[in-house]
Amino acid sequence: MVLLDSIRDNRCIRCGKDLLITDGSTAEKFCGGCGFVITERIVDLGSEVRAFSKEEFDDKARTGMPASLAVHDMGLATVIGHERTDAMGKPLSSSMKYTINRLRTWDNRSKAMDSAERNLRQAFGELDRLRDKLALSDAIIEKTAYIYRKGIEKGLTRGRSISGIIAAALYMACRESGTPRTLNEIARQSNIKRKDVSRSYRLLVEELDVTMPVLDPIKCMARIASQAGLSEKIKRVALTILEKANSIELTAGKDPMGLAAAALYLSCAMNKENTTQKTLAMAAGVTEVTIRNRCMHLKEELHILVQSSRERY
DNA sequence: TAAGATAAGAGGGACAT
DNA sequence: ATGTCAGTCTTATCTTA
Repeated sequence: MVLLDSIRDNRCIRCGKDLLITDGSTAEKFCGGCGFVITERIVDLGSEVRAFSKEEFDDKARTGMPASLAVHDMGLATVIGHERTDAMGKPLSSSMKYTINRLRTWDNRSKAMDSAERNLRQAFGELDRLRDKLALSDAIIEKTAYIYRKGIEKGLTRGRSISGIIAAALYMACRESGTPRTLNEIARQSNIKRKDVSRSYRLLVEELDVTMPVLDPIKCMARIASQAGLSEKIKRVALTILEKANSIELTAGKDPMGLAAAALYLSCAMNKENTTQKTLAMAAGVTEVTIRNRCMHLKEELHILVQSSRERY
């Protein structure tokens, strides 16, 4: 606890002066007297309070960046920032600037020294970009990073593009966690051809020896409905259609997005809600023809009668 | 203008060779 | 390993109400 005590008193554990300063951009504490750096993460190794329940622990736990799988060195390295001032806020002399720049260069080089590290750096940079574009949760990102590291272990990245594998790993993470993202979306946002992402995905599935669950049409339905701005009532009816279809195994082998869009379309028709196939097709990322085909099947198999805009079932 | 019909083609899984 | 086949989905175009 000597470390915590010293930090609480702002006292440096090396020179003993009470000159500890917190760097705003990196959240590191360091001594203004001797320059000794105490990282937040050392402090974070233990919680200084006792907690007796999960909720209480969450409440009292210190905040701060956890060691993340999605950072090439798991976030454990000190970085040399780009500030133009020294620890006390004074501007650096030009010779000092030069020295700092050299240090920063070597710091970066040592961090990305071997190719595996460089590979991860690039991959997770790409992943970070995709996270924003596709509005994904941190859990998905972590999962993707995990899958990607597994892929590297198996040597699957050799001869393949990093962004291709990262996109495939991302798709895997989405499938696994039931997050409705289509191969098309991921391919488009990562500027990789759908075909290539798909190939890498199948490779990963095979080599890592996992079985991927099929995307749940009901989750897809919820996403499409919110995107197309449909009411709860429409969703409820569509849900019953999907459940019926599922119970007679009509859903096997069908694109869940197309299926969900078709169920929503039928639901709209039954409730005399004005929605075009085009709107739903756009929201679901499938074509109108697919919706029509699924609709036909659903109508036949579930005996949904359609007579001039008045339907019942 | 929305919806239905039809046809050609891509990509992948199952299966046989 | 390679080829074939049935089934799915997409793209494109035309017709219908």
